[in-house]
Amino acid sequence: MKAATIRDVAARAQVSVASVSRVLTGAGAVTEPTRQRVLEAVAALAYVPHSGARSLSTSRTDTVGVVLPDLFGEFFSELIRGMDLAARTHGLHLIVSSSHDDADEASAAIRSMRGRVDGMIVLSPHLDAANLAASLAGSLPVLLMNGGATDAGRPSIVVDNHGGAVAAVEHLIAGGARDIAHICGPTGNLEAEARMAGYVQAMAAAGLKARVVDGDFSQSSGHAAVRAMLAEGSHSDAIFAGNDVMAVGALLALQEAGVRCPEDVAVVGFDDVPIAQLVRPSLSTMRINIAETGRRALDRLVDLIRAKDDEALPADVACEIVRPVLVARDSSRANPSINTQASDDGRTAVKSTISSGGHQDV
Amino acid sequence: MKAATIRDVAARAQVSVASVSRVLTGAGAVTEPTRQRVLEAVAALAYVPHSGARSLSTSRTDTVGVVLPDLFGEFFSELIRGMDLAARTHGLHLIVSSSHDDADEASAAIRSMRGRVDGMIVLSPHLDAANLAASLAGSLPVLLMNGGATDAGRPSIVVDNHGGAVAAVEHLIAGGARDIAHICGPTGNLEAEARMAGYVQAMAAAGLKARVVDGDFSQSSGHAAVRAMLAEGSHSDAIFAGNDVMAVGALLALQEAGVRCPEDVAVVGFDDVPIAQLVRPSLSTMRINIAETGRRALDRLVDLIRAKDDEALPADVACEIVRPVLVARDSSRANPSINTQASDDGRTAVKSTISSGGHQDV
DNA sequence: CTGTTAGCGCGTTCAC
DNA sequence: GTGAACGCGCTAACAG
Repeated sequence: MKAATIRDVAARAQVSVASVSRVLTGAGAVTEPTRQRVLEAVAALAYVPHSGARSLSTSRTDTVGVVLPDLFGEFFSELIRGMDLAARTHGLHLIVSSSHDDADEASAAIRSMRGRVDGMIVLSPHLDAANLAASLAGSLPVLLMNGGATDAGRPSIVVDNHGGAVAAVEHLIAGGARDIAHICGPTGNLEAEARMAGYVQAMAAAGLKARVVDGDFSQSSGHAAVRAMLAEGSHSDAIFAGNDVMAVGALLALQEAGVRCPEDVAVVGFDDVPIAQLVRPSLSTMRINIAETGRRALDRLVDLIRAKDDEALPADVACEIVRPVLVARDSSRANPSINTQASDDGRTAVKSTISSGGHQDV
Repeated sequence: MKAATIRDVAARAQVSVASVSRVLTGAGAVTEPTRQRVLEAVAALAYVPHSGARSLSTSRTDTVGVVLPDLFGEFFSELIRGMDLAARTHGLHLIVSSSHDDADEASAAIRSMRGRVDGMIVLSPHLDAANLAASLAGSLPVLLMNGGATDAGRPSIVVDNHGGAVAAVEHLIAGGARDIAHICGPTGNLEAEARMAGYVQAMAAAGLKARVVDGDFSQSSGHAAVRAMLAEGSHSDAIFAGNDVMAVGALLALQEAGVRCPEDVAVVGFDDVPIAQLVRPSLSTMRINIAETGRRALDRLVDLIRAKDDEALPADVACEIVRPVLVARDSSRANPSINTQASDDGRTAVKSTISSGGHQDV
């Protein structure tokens, strides 16, 4: 028993396929009686339009693709959540494609999307926009979020990683820290490199000596980095981690070693993933409103798709910059309450900081 | 400048479209010279097959759909991660559709997938399988993960929520707890109801009085539930939360109130989301290997699709049951180390517990 | 207002 | 081995 097609419906309703199409799409006038007969037949046959076929003739798929390097951790899931929310309001489907570590895989993924999506959002922290453009199929609208340099002339959204890193370091310095170590992200990752560069610059500007420990954005690497530092007899009084996940790993390693945070070592992360406010001490970080950024990315993509359709409206090729906002929590607080368990002094301060960012804590 | 079609390639290579197709799909023999000419033309025109059109003639989309109620929190993102991993190994695309709170929305989402996917995985904790089946388009292979009763005759994977809840309560009782409260999930959610039922039954079996506090699976609801309990002068010595997210909220509320965990109140959650081992005290919970479950779901769906194609192989309509495993961490440990910060006594015990579950901690 | 017909881009029989 | 023709399911012109 195969699924009914539009012809089956037409036959049963004693009308032409065109009329069925008109009733279903809403376009074109149809007389009430025929309309009723069509709807009746549709119900009787449990007919559902074949969106694939429809796409072929309208050349619109009502689907957008999202290619991203990974799906692990809260960052990407939050991003996708924001995109999904926006997609729903536009009546679009979302097709995700992840785990593309290298350029070739990403290219293949992008190519395989042709004829399947109306546009795509590409996150590829390993590639620069130029390389990526080469592998793009046809003139499909694409919004880049590759964290590279502000690549002029190509629609994109990038996070100000450099500026965020500088702000994080300055915050630690303001809190009294002098020997600030940085746990960096994976080599080759543009976001990680920009954050490290910001750290190095801010340290130099303050006349402090930079110290970078390797990491790869994973929690275990943050944990390992701190253990290595401690084993070497580190005297650091602060740590700026390349992302929150590593910062959490660092926090745990400090706890295990009996090092107090923030009294002995202050810690600041990057991203403000949901966990950040749940760990103890709560994690100070550079907030990126992740879900909101995802929503914004999808909205812009929709505009690009419209621009392509209408020809009239110009495509918005701007490189939008998301500026992270410092969220000072307990892990970098100068005078944390003695007993964080029983007090919510910290929380009050956190709330004010956060509400300024238009977000609600806990 | 429009994208090239198979005809453009054929023209440039001086061959028929059929030959181009043969070269690209690999099916059918082609002489080497023509083969070269085709590949050359493909490269010259940067031709990429239109997967939408291909789908229409092969009636395979190489895409599977996942409809789920929400995308918030770590549970669903972990699940999707597992599915995405499996999808990649099968060369399939994943199209996600979320935020379907009620039956109608879910049905619409399911319907809109016809002609777009080869099969789908449906998570709909608000619907029973029977209702859902009604809204299914044609005979599309569907794997259910709706948490309902083991609905015979329909391929599905369900978590043994009832059994898990019983095990959680028994664990708390074994630890000395007698007045165990339960923070339940949203009404109408089948998973939540099964967990509550398990709790009630286990309490009754032990001759203890059950006490249920409302929650909705959100962290804030867990937080609010504990605050309410405390305000009423609760004497509970343990809390079994309907999921980890609420358990974390509960943990924070206890801390804020100066109530020690697990000394004064032990807490056990459900799911074992990644955060569970990051909070302090680390959260005891009923582990579901989420990503693995997602992978398994996709693998089974692939089998169903194959079975539909081959006619020969029978469809596996079994209702697979995932049994949660108790992971005892600090939040329910009878004799936690006095200073969790400086010691890793706890971690040792945790590790052993977890490794028995075939997983690695931290 | 309605029915007929021509594509959308591709895979795939069939004859050659 | 190769090419011409048909069909996948639907929308959109075009006649009637």
